[in-house]
Amino acid sequence: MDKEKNIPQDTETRILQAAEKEFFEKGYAGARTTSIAEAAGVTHAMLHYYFRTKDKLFERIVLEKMNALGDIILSAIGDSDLPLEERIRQGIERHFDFISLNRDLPKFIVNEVLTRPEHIEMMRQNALHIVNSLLENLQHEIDEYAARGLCRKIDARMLLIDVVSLNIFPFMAAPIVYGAIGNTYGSYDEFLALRKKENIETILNKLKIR
Amino acid sequence: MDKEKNIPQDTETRILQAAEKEFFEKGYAGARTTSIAEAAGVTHAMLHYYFRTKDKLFERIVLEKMNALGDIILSAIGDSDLPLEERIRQGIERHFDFISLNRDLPKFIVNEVLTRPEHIEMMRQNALHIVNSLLENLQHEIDEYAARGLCRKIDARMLLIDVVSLNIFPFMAAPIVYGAIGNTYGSYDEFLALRKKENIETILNKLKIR
DNA sequence: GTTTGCATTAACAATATTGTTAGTCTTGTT
DNA sequence: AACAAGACTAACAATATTGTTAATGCAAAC
Repeated sequence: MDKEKNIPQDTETRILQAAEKEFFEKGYAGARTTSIAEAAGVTHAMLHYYFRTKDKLFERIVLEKMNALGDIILSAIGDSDLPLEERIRQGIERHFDFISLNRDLPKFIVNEVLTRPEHIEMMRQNALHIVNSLLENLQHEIDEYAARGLCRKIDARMLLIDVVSLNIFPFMAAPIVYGAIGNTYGSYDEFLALRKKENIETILNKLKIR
Repeated sequence: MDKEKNIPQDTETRILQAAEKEFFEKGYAGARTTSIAEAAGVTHAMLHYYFRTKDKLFERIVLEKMNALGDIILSAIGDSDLPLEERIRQGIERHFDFISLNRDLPKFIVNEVLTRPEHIEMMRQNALHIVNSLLENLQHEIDEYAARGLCRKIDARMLLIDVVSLNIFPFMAAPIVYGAIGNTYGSYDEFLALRKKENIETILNKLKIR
């Protein structure tokens, strides 16, 4: 039988899982390698045995998360054979759902990645061309629709910033957004469902011709 | 004559200024009391002489920033004798400008305040009733306009979340937002000016009847 | 069974970091 | 000038934190 519910991995994996939790919760500076080792159920010497330094362990976590980030960008591009409105709706939804499943990731990126020049550069090289091709493609499609009088001629880059802002910020500021406003809508999950709809509407509204 | 350009305050003030900078840049965990003292140009014993502990110094900064936060909420309420659209436009603009002048504040709030239950509670007691009266008032006005067929009947609470999200997030993620997208608009300031316009339009669009 | 290589441990080391303390300096008051 | 009070300093103390090392266990290969 399984020794425990869900944590019977090898030592390295257990350290990585504990490290991710600690780094996400407390940031690099606040994280303690001893706490990570304790949470992983190993002596703290083991942590150094496997990862040498706190810094290298941290880099490992950052790398993992960068890849996750690549996935979401790709998935949010959406099926390009759908009608524009449907495609955008799907992209927003996928992005929202991804954030919803990785609620601490944005904060981690903003605090621990965007404050380190090397990491910003890494992100740029990893993600920029994907974003650019998404934007180019999307802008082209918007322009076509606009030419046929089916939507307003809006700026895809601004649209992307809108989507990311609307989807991410409420999660980053969840304690105060939900605590001060969201709770009047019922449970947190109910609020999130409404919020997702709202964001989709807000964006699609920008496309529609008045 | 002045001894230096702009930093000839008394010791306490210099420590506070250096502390704000350090806490904003590195967070509580990453901040070093010795660095703060050094930046303030005093021995680190002075820091303890004036503020006893790192924690008390930090609380002092948090308190200051809470008050600043109260101001922005109040100013963003806007003049209630303006037409609805004008009032909302003004509110968004004031909020955007405030964030623009306090670019590190949102990150500080999200990371250092919203992660501490006592501080969340403090914020709630400080700001919640102001937000609620703003929301009540705004919703009432929207409903009146909607009844006269002048705008859509939208939810003021959702609108508020939209505004805050759109205005704040690009500043929090500035290194990547501007680095990957914004720079195609020219200087950072030019990008910000466009972004402000864009946010106002996005929000007002939700009000307009199609 | 011995050897070999890796995983693991306990103890130690080095340094960083916060905080204290006893005494000195300065300034204004009598 | 003597005094008093607060500002300030240098040195010290205590602890936390990261990282190392030498010894041990253990399982597979020979």
